[in-house]
Amino acid sequence: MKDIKAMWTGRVLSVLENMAGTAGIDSKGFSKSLSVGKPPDSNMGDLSYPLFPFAKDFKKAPPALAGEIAGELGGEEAGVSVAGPYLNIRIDRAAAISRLLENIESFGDKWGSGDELTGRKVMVEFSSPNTNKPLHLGHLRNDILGESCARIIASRGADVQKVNLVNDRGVHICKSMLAYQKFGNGESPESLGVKSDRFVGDLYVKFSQWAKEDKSADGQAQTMLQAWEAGDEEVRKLWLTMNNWALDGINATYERTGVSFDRIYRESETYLMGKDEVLKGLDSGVLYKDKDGSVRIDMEDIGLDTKVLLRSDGTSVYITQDLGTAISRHEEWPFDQLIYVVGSEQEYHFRVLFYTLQKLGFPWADKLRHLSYGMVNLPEGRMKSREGTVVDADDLIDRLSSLALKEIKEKGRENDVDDAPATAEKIAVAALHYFLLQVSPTKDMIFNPEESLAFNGNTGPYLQYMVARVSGLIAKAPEAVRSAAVNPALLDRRDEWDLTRLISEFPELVSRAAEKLDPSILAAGLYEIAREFSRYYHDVPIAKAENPELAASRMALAGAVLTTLKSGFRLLNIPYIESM
RNA sequence: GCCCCGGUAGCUCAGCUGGAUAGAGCAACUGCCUCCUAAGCAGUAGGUCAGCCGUUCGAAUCGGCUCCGGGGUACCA
Repeated sequence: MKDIKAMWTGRVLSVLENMAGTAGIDSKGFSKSLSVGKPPDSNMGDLSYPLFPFAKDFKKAPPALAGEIAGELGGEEAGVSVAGPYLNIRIDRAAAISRLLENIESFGDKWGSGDELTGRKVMVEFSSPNTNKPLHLGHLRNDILGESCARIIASRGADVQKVNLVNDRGVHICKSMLAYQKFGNGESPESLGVKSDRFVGDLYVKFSQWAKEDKSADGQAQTMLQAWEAGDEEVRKLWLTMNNWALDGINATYERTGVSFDRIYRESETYLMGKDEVLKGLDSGVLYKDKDGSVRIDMEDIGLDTKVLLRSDGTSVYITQDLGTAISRHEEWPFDQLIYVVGSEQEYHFRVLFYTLQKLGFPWADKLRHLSYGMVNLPEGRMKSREGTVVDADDLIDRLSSLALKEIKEKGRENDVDDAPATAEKIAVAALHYFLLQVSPTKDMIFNPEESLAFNGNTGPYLQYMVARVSGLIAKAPEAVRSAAVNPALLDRRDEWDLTRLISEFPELVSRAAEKLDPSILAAGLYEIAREFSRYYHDVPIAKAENPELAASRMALAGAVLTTLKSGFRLLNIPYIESM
């Protein structure tokens, strides 16, 4: 599709330039002014060239220009038509359909992939949970964005490493530990039958309640942190136990949602990194020691204030560690890009981090990128852990899953699906992921619990439903249709052409999503294909077409739809189900 | 105060490298299951694209100002 577009643009441009030549008009800026669009309706053609920009040069009205160019290009017979000031091109459809079917055949599952990122090493950091509580809705957005971007980039050829920096140390971790010592009664997740990360999270909540009554609580947590840093055996032992509880639970949630990592970093192992680098920067004069004793960077160059990189007591702050980990990651695996999937509230942090690395003389500092995404809010406003409005990840998926199961039963489809509970779970994950990916990453979004539980309309389950229908269609195709020859020329309906176009453009869509790190582009594209197919499926007999040849040809198109949707599902981490 | 992001239908969101009547879904109303899965399809209704000014043949899209909302501006992460 892309090459056809380029070919036509070239032809239109050269006609314009020739016309300018004979009229003695300067055509230098022409290639810049010539833009390609799409007519509002595919009946009008497939490419459109507005001619307004050339009216002044030629001293002719755009429609007249369009007429002249159309004549030069061969007119209606060549697929060139004039609609007012627009020159519309209708491309050779039978040939395009034919080529699409061949392409789909040869790409198979890899339809949508490409190679413009081949040879690039890209590290994607996302999730970054704390080991004092279970994952919540905010993490789910982060996880699916990271996972999906990683898959999209990989499909365009990049060598991708997904990494997770687990925040497993600090005062907040000590708080749940302290609560366990005080109120845990020696219980365990097993003894209470509670998911292990929830068990730890409940203790964290317990601490907060206790701290409200007892002013010494925070001090005690601080003391425990010191003991932890000093390597106190007992504290370390408890820490290990509770961290494992938290991580086991968190991993179970990752497994549920299909999120995975190639490498896990733990802050307990990295939190001392970076200090040396800061001291080196101090020696070289890039950084300075403030009169209060802290080591700082001055960011006046970029219109920012100063930032502390080492406390006056010589200890590290969060950013010190980030400096260190970035440096060691680049040493271990010299990436061409490192993408941090982190909420927009940390934009300032990353500006400082990137600037500091650049000042410290690391030439790869410009390869760092913060994929900043908006917050997930509730209709009533921000989620607040203190008010208990934080939406727990497992709870949410549980609710979605049981609703989906109810739906399967109500529709009497229990016997048609493989395994009803498993199918329900896949529907739940699809609903969730699609809901979160639909919105542009940069934007804040509102999570309305009721609406998000819907399975109708523009939702993940709708997409799954279309896939299930095509799967069924193909699985049930009679032998006569299977063995009949495919003839692309028979696919001459307008809806067939519209589908062809959408499917043909899919690889370009993936490419754009990769470039912009925006899976919502893909989500929108998949919905469009599903909707177009749904209409087609409703209006046109496919397997039951009037003759086997036509049926086979339509089946081939349906197969192309299936391949495309399945491929898109993988990229968006939406589970595929054959029957629902 | 300063910096960043947003303001499009009642609600949730697309569209924003300027181009032909601004699109979906939900909610409302109306039709369609002897016909490949009705988690579907079709239709009706719903919009000063926050406001003003500017650039342009042409602005939801670009620029400026104003208003409203969110985030940030820690020796927290």
